[in-house]
Amino acid sequence: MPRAQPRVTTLQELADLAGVSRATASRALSDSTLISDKTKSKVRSLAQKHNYRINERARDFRLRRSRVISVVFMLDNQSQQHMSDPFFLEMLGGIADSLAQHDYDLLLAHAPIENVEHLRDSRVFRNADGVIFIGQGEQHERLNALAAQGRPMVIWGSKLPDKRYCLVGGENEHGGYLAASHLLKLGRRHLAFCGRIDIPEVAARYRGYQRALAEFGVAEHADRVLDVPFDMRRAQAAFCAVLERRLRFDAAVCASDVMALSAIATLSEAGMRVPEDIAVVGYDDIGLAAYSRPPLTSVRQNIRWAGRVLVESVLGLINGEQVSDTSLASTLIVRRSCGAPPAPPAPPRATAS
Amino acid sequence: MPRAQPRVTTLQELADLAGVSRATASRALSDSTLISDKTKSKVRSLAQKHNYRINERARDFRLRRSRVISVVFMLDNQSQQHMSDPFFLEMLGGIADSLAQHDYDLLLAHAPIENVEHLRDSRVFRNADGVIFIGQGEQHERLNALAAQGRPMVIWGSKLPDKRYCLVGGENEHGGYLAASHLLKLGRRHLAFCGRIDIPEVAARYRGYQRALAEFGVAEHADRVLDVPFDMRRAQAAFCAVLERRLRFDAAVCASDVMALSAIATLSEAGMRVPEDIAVVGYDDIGLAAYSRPPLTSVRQNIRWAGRVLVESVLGLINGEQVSDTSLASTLIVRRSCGAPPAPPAPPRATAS
DNA sequence: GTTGTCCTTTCAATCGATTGCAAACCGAGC
DNA sequence: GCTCGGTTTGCAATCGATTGAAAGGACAAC
Repeated sequence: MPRAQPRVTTLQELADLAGVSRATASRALSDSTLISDKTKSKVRSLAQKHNYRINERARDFRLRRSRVISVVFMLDNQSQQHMSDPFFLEMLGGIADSLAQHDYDLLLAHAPIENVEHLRDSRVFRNADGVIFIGQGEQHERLNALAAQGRPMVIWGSKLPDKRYCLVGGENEHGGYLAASHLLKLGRRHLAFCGRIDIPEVAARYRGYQRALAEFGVAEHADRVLDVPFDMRRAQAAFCAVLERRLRFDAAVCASDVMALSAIATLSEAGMRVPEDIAVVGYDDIGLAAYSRPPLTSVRQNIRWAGRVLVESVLGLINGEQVSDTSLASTLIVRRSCGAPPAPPAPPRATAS
Repeated sequence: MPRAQPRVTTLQELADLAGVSRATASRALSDSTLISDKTKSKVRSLAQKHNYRINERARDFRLRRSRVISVVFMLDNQSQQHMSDPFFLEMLGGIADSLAQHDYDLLLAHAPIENVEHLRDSRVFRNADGVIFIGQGEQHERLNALAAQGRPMVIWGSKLPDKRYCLVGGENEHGGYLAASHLLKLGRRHLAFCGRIDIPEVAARYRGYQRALAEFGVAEHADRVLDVPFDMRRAQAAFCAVLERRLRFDAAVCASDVMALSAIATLSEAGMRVPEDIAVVGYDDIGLAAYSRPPLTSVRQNIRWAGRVLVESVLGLINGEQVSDTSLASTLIVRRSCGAPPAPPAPPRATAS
């Protein structure tokens, strides 16, 4: 390796070295047709030799862009719970990878949010070219208002009437249907649904759940819809409360795997057997689902791919393209927690892509 | 609410409105002593009234800083596994919160890294005022080299000889000791240690484990040190291999909870009872540890506080302060997975502070 | 009226790039 | 030698702020 040169840091220095103006150097590096090949190669080889790296922040400042995308996690405003669901990590990983491929930076915004409209003038928007929201929470209208301002933004969530923002989401209705009909096929007839119906994604899953019940001619009990939050700790409290009510059911569809694992733990602790007495199905198929005892049956969404789609959608918006919504397939991963036959202790499948 | 004014966006516009120069407006907003109170209040009230927000990117460009801290997750170069351990999320949350409090942005760097020295000229360093590394991996020397360049950076990991970078870490030796001595106190005598000793943090835990064995006068079996990676999938493969070797042991200390859960699943699948036949202790006390069946005994590190310390350390370095290393307490959280008496189904404790 | 002092404000350079427009160059044709 | 046309390069403004140095203004003392 040649001795490191004293490192040229500004375009002006590089231009001086090449004996041209700053403007010419700039154009040479960006491959402008205005510049002759001879000059281009001279400037470029000097840049290489002296290890010149453009100051991206200066360029982005001049071009009034940032090459940054904010990722906002909507927090439950009651629990102020920090994202503790492995689902988020998976999602974040997918987004981070895709952004890196497109040479964008990822700014993580992770403040408790009661009102997303406050974000309008915050760093989240000002320091980024676009924003990805993970989850709609209960802020549908406010998201609409933000989108109406023309900010490039994409939301991970579920389709709602009047939606005016760009959406990427799973097939929640179908997922709920898959979960419930699987339990019904196994002969369960007294199902419970666990999740907070106020959240659009959960509501869609619940609709699928209802559809399955109807198809099997099973009556729905209103008291078997359990209002369980995503937050692990409060989920357990909710399940304890259910146990106290001595509610009878033989199967549960949960809105997330963390919730399902929490349910299994609480039910077992109370002396019930899973899946014999109560079968449980989760949602998301987080890595640990396969390693719970019994292994958790779950509805898988391809989160890494979701991350990619979110990124490509928001970049599309930034480029002024017309971007349509995307819906990602959901599939049921059957394990023993719902009474299905035991599976060999194989590693969980690789996520497709 | 008063009708929104047509929003003043630049300092020049604000200055014109106030009938002063740009320089005066700038100083008024930054509370310079050079400006009279009368002028200050005039400029400020106009700024308020017209909803002027400083362009942070322009200011940061001028001041040659970014108010951004990069957070780099060291990935295992074999598995290229994306961070899938909930431990990372917890850490990230802690760091994100602290950075937000200090008005810094968090840039997530999450590329597969074989050689951290490549980062030197990458966006990770160029677009940030400082860098936090999560984990040393096996890159001790390269981290030394980076730190030698004078970049503000802090590493989460374990102390090594020749260390020339700023370090924040848990009491790994003590944690390993706690885990092993707890099992020994319960009467177990045939312990196994699961983890990759090449990783400094794991090595420290192993030293504590050895110390406990020695204190109890229990001989160590070299073949009971199992080289298990952090990655869930490969961990399971490793445990399957161990089972094939028909290795005899009655307790296991695992280097992470994910690893422990994976071990429990694999062992149960093979017909062993946990904790009766084999007791297991994990590390990190991730949220799900309390909800596994049986609930997992684990060594807790206060990750959120670790995040805060990491942030304050790197900001200290940025401000040119002398920053010393920090070591964070580890405590054992006893649950039933190691044969301890059953605990009531209470929610897991809140993290302190 | 002039000068000196102190307090306040403005001027203008600067951070490191991009880009519209004008200028310089170069060879060809007359 | 002069002009024309096309290619290549340079000038200078610009993005939106900060800041050292100079200027301006008010007031008192001489």
